[in-house]
Amino acid sequence: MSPTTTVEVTSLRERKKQRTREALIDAAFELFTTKGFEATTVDEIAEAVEVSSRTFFRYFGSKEDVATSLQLQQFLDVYSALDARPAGEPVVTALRHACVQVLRAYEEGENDSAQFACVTQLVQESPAVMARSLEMCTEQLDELSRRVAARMGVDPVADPRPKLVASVASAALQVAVRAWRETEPDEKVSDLADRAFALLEAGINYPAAP
Amino acid sequence: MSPTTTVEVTSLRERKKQRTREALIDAAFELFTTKGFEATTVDEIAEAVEVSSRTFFRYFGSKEDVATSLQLQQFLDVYSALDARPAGEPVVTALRHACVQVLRAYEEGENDSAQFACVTQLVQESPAVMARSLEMCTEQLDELSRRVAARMGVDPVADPRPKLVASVASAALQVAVRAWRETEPDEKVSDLADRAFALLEAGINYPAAP
DNA sequence: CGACATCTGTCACGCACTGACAGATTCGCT
DNA sequence: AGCGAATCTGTCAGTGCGTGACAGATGTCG
Repeated sequence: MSPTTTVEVTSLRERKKQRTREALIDAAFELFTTKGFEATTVDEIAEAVEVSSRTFFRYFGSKEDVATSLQLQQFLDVYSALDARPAGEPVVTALRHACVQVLRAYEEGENDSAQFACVTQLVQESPAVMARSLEMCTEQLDELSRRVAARMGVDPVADPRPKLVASVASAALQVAVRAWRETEPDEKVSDLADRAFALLEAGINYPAAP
Repeated sequence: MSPTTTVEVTSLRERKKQRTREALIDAAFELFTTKGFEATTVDEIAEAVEVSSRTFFRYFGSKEDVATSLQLQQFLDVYSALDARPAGEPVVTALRHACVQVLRAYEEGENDSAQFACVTQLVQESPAVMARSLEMCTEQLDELSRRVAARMGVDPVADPRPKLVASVASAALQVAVRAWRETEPDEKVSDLADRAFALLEAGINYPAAP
């Protein structure tokens, strides 16, 4: 799952930082699920890990950032999955398989699937988390469009098509997630995403009603 | 521009409220452009209109809401423009013309075009405004997808295609705006939006580089 | 004019977030 | 091991956003 051959030579300091970071995330999600996002204060999260609230803000820029940290990781996973797709695949098709693949991995519980399920709950519950999540997605669109441009073999700034593809793919994913938690809670997100991308591939300029 | 035949019988109280609301918006944009969004406090905006800051929050839910109030109005304008499109037009084509039409109207300065130009500046400058703007767009997607569904003559909740179309169209618009303020400041947003929608109509599953 | 609804200012408060400083911890080097 | 340098952390003080509660001002209607 992490084929990047980063040397594991983490110093003591690095390991400590990583542990407190994970502890903060765990404590935060624990509190968010029990009391809700708004009702949870940063002080409470910090106390649960026995650090000062000042330290919390040295790890996360805001309370919302804890909630969206997992989503950010998913974006990074999609980048890896996209690189692994065969080079000849059309862009939307490659994006489709990369996204579905990552979502299935999370659904299988290879990573903490409890928090994975919790995130959509948080986005739905709290407008602040929703806003931060959307902002983060927009930030990642630059990177994603660069990779799409590389696949197409075009200039990522001059040609608007990679940006359009990245943005549209992200939109399709958001639709899938929203549909999942609103109208189709029984379906898996990966299946809904797969269908959404299939519609994209087929073209979306539907005729008006007769 | 406002063909809705609402009777102009506004009471004194209504008119006063409308005036303070507009005064707050004007003062806010004035301060935002001179000092920047972050550096402007709600107290300053309120003082400029000679009301208490408490009153400010009775008109706007947050400081960001003032900045995005104009964008919200643009969404409403698009709804009207969409209703005016011929019924037989395919959905993306209808959306394309509706959006371009509204954008051109703002560029022509039929409404306050100074604030119109300022908004994209604010979104770019302040992450908080960006986040709120994206959130507002997502809120409006429900309404937009309902109208797309009506055009297609399908059920807006059971059929995922209207939601997909609305979301994708919104994404295309965002790409156009981003490209405008980043790489093509000489082009008009309406033209860039027109081109983005043209790409959508043509399909976007581009082949990989040979 | 008087009863009523609505709007507004003042006060008090909680919480998110930040800069500055000092003490503790770790690192790199001898 | 020991020492100086770099980094991390807690404490403190402060700013600004946003909200409930209450009282007074203002508009509304008979």
